[in-house]
Amino acid sequence: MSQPTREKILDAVFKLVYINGYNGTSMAMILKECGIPKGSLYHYFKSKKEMVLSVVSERINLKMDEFYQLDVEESKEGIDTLLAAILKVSKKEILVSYGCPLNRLNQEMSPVDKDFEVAINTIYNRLRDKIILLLKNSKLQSETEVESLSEFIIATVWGSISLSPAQSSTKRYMQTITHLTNYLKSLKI
Amino acid sequence: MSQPTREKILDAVFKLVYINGYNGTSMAMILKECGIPKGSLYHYFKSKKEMVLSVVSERINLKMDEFYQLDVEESKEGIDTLLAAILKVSKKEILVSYGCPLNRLNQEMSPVDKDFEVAINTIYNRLRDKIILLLKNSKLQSETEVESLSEFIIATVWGSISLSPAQSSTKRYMQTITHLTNYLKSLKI
DNA sequence: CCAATAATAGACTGTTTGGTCTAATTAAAA
DNA sequence: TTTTAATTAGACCAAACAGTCTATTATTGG
Repeated sequence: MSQPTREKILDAVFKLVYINGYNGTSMAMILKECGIPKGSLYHYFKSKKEMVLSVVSERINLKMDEFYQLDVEESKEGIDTLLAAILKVSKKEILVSYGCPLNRLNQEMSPVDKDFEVAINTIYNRLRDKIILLLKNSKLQSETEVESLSEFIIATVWGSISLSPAQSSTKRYMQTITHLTNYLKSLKI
Repeated sequence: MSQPTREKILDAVFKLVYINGYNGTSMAMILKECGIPKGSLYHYFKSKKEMVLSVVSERINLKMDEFYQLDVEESKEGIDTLLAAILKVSKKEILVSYGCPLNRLNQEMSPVDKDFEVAINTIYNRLRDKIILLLKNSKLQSETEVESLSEFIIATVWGSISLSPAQSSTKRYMQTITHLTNYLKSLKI
């Protein structure tokens, strides 16, 4: 038994928008990708915008957990979970090749559409708060500001995987990110 | 006496594409923005793509020098010029609000168009080489890899200004980037 | 079984897209 | 001045765009 139609649509739209962007993805492309008729598509979603907003909250949302493995592990200090997660990013080939899907959509849509800005920010805040939690659950030098540090980490990881998408390699990511891990290790006590 | 037509077009296209992206900018928007007839536009540029590629090499190119003030100063060590430049980024409001124009176009177009990838990479390499030069002209800890460090710096600055465009503030940039400057200072001897 | 609703199917529509074309006008060269 | 080329002007075009509409088929509940 095949995947329910609505889910199939969300998967196809996530994939297409991730690579081509919102304005670079047409309804025709979406219909072709998931092989369903137009009537079905507009039965589940009233517009392209609503559809992509659903992708944000129902797909990108989940992808973030899959791409950045930041779940608290009892056996490890928070900062070590974080360091491991940063290294694991290099294993996600699509991430290193195309950058963060949330960051990409953010840059394209947030400046021109408030609804996207809000939806994207919700997910961003969840990610940042997870990192803050891990940092707080760590022995760090007393003057460390975990709020700004968490944003620094996200900025650096996202920045690293956004340098020349479609050619940025795992090797390049690892070299660049070494400086981030050096810095983070220097904050441990 | 007004600006030559071709220059006026490039200025308008830079501005529109910076904010709306390539696919988010239509020829109609461009014509309206610079108030010239279609015939003139297609007299100077044979297509939209060729026009935006000209913006890359003739406008973004120059904007990079204006946004990131990385010229070698005899009186300063390279690393100090670099640190000053990183702070000066916060003064460029549009940069902190909308992110780096090169990075934005790169993420949108490089994965789907080789010509853009090549044009953008040329400018990226110039920027990176400037930073490498500054780093080489500095007294740093002997094991410092200036190649990967230069990419780390670009990744972090671009990442910082790309977090939530249209709302990311100067204050936020300063807080985030403090960690970068801390790390760089720690590399000095 | 039957009625009501959900889902599928795709032809169709008005608008916008990037781009062409011919004619008129201005500027430069002879 | 006359000729040649550069530029301006915008009507026009086919294709692509997001979205609508009516009809039909599955599915579900009573």
